[in-house]
Amino acid sequence: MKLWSQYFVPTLKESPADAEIASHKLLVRAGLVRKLGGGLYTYLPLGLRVMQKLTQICREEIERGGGIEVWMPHVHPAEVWEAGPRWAAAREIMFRVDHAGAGKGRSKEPEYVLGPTHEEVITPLVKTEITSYRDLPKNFFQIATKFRNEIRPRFGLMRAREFVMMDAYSFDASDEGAIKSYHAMKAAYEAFFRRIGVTAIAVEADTGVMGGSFSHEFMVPAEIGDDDVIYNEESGYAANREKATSGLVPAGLADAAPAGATEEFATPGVVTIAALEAAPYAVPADRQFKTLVYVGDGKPFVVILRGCDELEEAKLGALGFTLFRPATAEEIEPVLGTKPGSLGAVKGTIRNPSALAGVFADHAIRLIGNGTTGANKDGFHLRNVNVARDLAVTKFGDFRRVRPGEPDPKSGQPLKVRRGIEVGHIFKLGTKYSEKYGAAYTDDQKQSHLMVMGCYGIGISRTLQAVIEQSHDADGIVWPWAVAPFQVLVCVLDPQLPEAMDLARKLAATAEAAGADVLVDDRAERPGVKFKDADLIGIPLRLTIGGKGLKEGIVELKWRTKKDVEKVPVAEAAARLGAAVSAAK
RNA sequence: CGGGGUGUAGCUUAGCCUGGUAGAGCGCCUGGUUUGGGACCAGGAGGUCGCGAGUUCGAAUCUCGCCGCCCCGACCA
Repeated sequence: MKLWSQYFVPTLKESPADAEIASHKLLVRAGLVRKLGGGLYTYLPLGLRVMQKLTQICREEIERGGGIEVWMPHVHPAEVWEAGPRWAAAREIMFRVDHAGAGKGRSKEPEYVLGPTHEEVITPLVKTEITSYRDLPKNFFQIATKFRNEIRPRFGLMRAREFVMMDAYSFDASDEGAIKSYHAMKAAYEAFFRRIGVTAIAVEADTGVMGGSFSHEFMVPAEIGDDDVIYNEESGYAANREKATSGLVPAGLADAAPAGATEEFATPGVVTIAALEAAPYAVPADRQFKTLVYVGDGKPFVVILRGCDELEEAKLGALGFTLFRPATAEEIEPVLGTKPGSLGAVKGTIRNPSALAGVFADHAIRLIGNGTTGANKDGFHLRNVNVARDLAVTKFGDFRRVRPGEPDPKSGQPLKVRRGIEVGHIFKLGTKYSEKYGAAYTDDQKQSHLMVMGCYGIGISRTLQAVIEQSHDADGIVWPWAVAPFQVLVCVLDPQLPEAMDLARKLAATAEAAGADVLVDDRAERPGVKFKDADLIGIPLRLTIGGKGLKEGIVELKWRTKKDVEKVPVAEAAARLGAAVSAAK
C-alpha cells in the first residue's frame, strides 16, 4: 500500500508541448515518464510499476514457451559485430563508444558499441557451450535495455533510442525443431498479449536485415502506427506492407504471344510514365514497362514493373544483396546507354549487359504481355515489346507494392489496409548466424550439423505505450487490470478525519489481501482534483471514502470503465471490495 | 539527410510583423475564506527571453551562424 502524499505521482493539467498523440500526452500527464532528451525517458514510479508488470508477465509466458532467462552485456566490443554477418547494415543505428579508456594509459583503445540486439553475443556463446545434440534445443532470453540510434525517435516511448525489449534466441538440431520452437514462441506471444489485455494480431512480415526464412510481426491496430497492415478478415490473411502480396496475377496465366515486331518510335522530351500516357502517345500506364536501376553490393541491377505499379523496395531483399540502393543517373548511363527517362530492358538495347547483376521482373508485367518501354536511347521508346520474347529477364519475382482492393492471395476477396504499431516480431532465422559463427553440434551418428536458429523480440516499453493508445478515453488512461500500476485507488476525500483514514487503511489491507496493489489518495486536495487525477492515472477500481458518506454509513465503489457509482454500506465494504478484486483478477 | 515549424518562469503560453520597463494562466510559498468533479480573495518567490556573433544610442523583437525539440519525408532487426 502506498500513500499518495508520500509517493511520487506528478500529474499535469496540461499536455506537454512536444507530445502529439494521445498515449504520449497521457504518459506524461499521468506522471509515468519524463523526457531527458530525444527518445530518452526516465520512468517515474507509476511508469516503472507498469513496466515491471509487463516484464513479469512476459517472463512467465516466455518461460512457459521454453525460454531460459539470461543477462547479456549491453556494451559490446565492436569486433563482435565486425565478425558478424550484418556489421555493414547495423552500424548506422548503433551507438558507438570510441574512446572508452582514453587517458588511462592504454595506447590503443578498443572500440565499443551499445547493443541494439544480441544475436552476435548469444551465438558465439552457444557455439562454445553447446556441442552435443543432447543439449538441444535451447532457447535463451533476456529482458533488458536496448540502444538504437534511431534516425528519428518519435511519439514518446513508441520509437525511443533507449528502450526495454524482451529478446529470445532459439537453437535447434533440425529445421523441424526450429519450426516447433517458432510456434512455441508464437503461442507465448499470443498468451502474453492476451494476459496484458492488448489486441495484437500476428501478420506475415518481411525478414529485412535479420535475414531468415519467415517471420511474423505482432501488430496493435492503431491509427498512429508506423506500419501498414494488409489484411482480409474473412480469409484471415494479414501481412505487413513490405511482405504483402496479392492474387493479382492469375496462377495459370499463359504468356502472351508476340503482337508483332518490336518497333522504335520517337518520344522527344518524354521522361515519365505520365508523359507517355498523354497524347499523342496515349499508352496507358498499365501497358508500360517501368525500368528501375539499383545498385546491389556495388553492382547495378534492373527491376521491371508495370508502369502503374510502385516498387516495394523491401522486397528486393529477396535478391540476396547485403546492401542495395537506387542507382544514380551517372551510374546508369554507361550500363544501359542513357539516363533515366527512356530506360528499358529489351535484349540488344542494353549497352553493357555484362555489367549488370541481373534483370529482375515483377510477375505483374506478364499481365501486359505486349507493351511499351524505353529504348535506352534518349527520346525514343519501343512498342510491341513482348515479355517472353524481348525482355532480358534473369528472374521473375514479387516486387510491387500491393494496393487496397486487390484480390487477397488466399481467397480473392478485396484486401484492406490499416495502420498498426509493431510490438513484437518473431523470425525463423535458419542457419545464417550459426554458419557465420560455426555454431554446430554433433549428432548421435558423430556427424556435425549447424544449429537452426530463431529469434524473437517484444518491445516492452513500446507495448506499455500501445496499451495506453488502445485503452484510454477523454479523461485519461484506462488500465487493464493485469498491468495497472495499482489496481485499487482508495480515494479519501477528508483525510483529516481519523475515522476516514482508519477505514481507508483497513480496506486497503483487505484489497491487498485479495491480491490487489493499492494506492491511497490521502492528499489534502479538493475532491474535484482527486477525481480528475484518479481518472487520469486510470486505476481500474476506485473506492471513495468521504466524510459525507461516512455520516450516512456508506463508501463508494466505481470502476474506471463504468459510469455508475455503487454505494456500499461501510459494514459490507470489506467483503464487497474483496469480492470485486477477486473477480477482476 | 531533405522539407516545414518551434525555442520566453517548473508547465502551457502572449509579446516578435512595426526595436524602447518581459506579461498572463497553471503550479509553488504565506495568510484567510472554502470543501463531492481541476475553488476564491489578498500577498509573495521565480526569467542569462536556447547559445554565439552582428546591426543599433538601445535587441525577446532585425540579420547571420550554431544547438535543442516537434512534425512530414527518407530510414526503421
